[in-house]
Amino acid sequence: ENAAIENKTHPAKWTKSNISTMRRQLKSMGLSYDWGRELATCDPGYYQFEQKMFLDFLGEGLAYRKESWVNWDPVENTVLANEQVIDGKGWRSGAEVEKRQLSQWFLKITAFADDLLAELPNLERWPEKVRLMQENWIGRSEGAHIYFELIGRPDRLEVYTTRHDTIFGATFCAVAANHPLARELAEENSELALFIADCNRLGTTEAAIETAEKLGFDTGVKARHPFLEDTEIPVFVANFVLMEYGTGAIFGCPAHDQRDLDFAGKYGLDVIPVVAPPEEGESGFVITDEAYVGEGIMINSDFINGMSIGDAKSKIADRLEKAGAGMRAVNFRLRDWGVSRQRYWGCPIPIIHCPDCGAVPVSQSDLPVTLPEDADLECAGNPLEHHPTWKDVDCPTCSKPARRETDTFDTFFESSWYFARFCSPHSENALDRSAIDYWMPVDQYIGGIEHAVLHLLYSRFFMRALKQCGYTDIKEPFSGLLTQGMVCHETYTDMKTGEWVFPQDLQLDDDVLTNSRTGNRVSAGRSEKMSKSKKNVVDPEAIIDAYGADTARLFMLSDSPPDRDLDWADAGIEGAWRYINRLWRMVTQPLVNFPPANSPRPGRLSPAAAKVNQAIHKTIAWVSEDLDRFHFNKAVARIRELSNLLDGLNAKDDGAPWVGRQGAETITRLIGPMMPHIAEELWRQLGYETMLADMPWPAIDETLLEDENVTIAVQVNGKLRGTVELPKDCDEESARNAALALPNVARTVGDKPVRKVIVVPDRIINVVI
RNA sequence: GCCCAGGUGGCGGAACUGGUAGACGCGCAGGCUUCAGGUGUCUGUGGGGGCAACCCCGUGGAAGUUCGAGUCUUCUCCUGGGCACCA
Repeated sequence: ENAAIENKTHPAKWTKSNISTMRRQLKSMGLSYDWGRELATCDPGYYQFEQKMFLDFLGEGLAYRKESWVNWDPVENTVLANEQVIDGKGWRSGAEVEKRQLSQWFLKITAFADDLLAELPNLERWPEKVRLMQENWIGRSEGAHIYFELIGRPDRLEVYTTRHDTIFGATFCAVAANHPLARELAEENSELALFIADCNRLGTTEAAIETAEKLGFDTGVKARHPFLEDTEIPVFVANFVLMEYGTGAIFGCPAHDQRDLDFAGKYGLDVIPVVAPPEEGESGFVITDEAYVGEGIMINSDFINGMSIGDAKSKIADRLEKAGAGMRAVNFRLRDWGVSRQRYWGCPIPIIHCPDCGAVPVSQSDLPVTLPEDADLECAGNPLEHHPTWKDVDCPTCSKPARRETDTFDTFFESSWYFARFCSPHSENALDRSAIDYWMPVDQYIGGIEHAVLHLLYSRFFMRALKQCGYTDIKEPFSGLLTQGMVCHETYTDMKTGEWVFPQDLQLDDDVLTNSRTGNRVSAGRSEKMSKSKKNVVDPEAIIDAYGADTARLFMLSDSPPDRDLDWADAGIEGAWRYINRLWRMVTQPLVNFPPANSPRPGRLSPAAAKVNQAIHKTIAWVSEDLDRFHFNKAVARIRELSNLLDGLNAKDDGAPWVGRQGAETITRLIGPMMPHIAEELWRQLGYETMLADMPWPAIDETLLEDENVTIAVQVNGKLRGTVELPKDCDEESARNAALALPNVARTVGDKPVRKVIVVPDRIINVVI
């Protein structure tokens, strides 16, 4: 939407033209997509199903409405995304951003928190790091709710903690700035109201909150310690307590939490150690400026003194539950997913707000609710809200004048099920059961690591929600996941104007880089993720025009493993180009004259030819394994090694022509998936009429994979002193003798006594002196 | 601030479960081919020393475990991704 405005066009037009460009580029790379299944999520034919899904979620209690905070730009009168808030100011207006509460729609991802966590270990073909990130994001913790009586007030303060064992070290309580207690007290305390307003000026991001200076405000209210009748502790409002986590209130134990300790130092609160390190004994343990967070035994803690932390936790929980002063509780860091966006370019939320009936779902017969094409995108605020007629409708229940919901869905909504729609892209239903059963889950999903949590977790939630609504029986969308890196390129700056320069506009004369448009000198900067804003992009079509799709494909596959960032450098392209030319010569002008296609293996192969033949089969084995593991760069390296070896074939050797043909055919077949166009051409040149793509993967002669001899490294005190060639599975005694007989080993050992010799069969021999 | 990765020659990267660090490619240097340039081809290429055989040092830094550490452990520095409205 923002890009369309910037380019003075309609988002629909902008989107469609981008899709066309990308489709053309993908096709020119020769990527084998099934274009018959193409879909666009901005098409009403796609998003109509989302409106139905949302209403189904609503019926299942998986969607609900609540107040939540947004960044508000008071000058532009719009909600700002987090990335549009720069140093607390609106990115365009520069105005100080405020926080506002809006009533918004939420999807209940927390209903599946346990299951989303429990299924992670079963996602065996997901990277461990992604599963870890999701586990931490869901953040399940076991703790307790503790109810603190408030002195002179009828209500009590409910706190969530995972460290109830440290309750005797509690010296303060703190509530979030938007905790009901804080708000109530602020009504009669203008200073507190100011403090709360200050807290609300902090951004909505966790990073902003966590890095801000920790501040508190003493409300004057006291809480009674649940086990110590005479102990009253102060209640603060603090900017680091999150309303969204737990109960929005904590108790602070400065001795055993660093943040609490810093807070206590700042506000002159007591520090009572209640866990002593095992070696410290029961007395004399003091906390200075570092909180003790390790294991230990309880001290200063009444009836739990001497216990371990674990025992203390369960004892405290028992006593709390018995006294009605608290209970065991499981808490999640995961929060429900807010899907309302105050933007035009998205799927309209199918709800009608009636002054009498409240939020009423749009009737099934009135779906889909489509976007008006004539909204004014440059107006201040939400374009749908400002549209003259679109929002005016009658209430489906009472028929009185009512107003459409003018928010649209977060576009993560679209990306949470598109993969399932690919199974039956033309079906009249959102998901065709038989197609889903056949195709889903996705065997191999690919996406950037930046999606590790949000998109991938939303999709996992969405499938579960759809399952609950009867759409499918599948709850995990992706059985295999590969997280790919980003494509990077050097950046260039015009040294006079300071502007970014496109690589295509560079000119290089005598090692001096200039901008061919301005003639100014250009400085080259570090390689960064390709982005239009920094202009460090290369046009794939220009590469394809100059070198062909196969060269571009080979380069991308061979330079970096797919899960790492790829640094795009023109020099690498040249290397790939040279290899393609070399392959072509290898087949069309072979060094040894190939026998005709399908010639039988000659009866005798010279030792040299036999060795190459063995290498062919080893290469097939390695490449097969590398491809299975997505180690494309290694697969390319293996194939190149085989090419180098084939160049060494001597035409006079027995069987060399036959082996040469085997090698050329094998390379052609192995490289086929990477460079399909030239591989087909080479296949034809090799004398075959059928398509290579229809050939089975080359077979391996297993008997050729094993070597008779192995080269074993010989070390003296862990330092390499030579190698010995030994028969495979050679006995330790002969290996030891062979090693000690090496002149270099004998010299290094000299007349020192050999203390021991470590022999790892077929691997290494280490002589220890 | 928190969570997750990564750090290996001039560069991209290899090194499966601890066992010959630097495969393969780029770049660079020199030779051959050519009228010349390019292409092609051969040789060399982690740093230092030595005529050589060889020796010393080397995987961000520090310490540790081990016969042996790029790989394991602890601490630390730097870079990247995410932190719920960029998607």
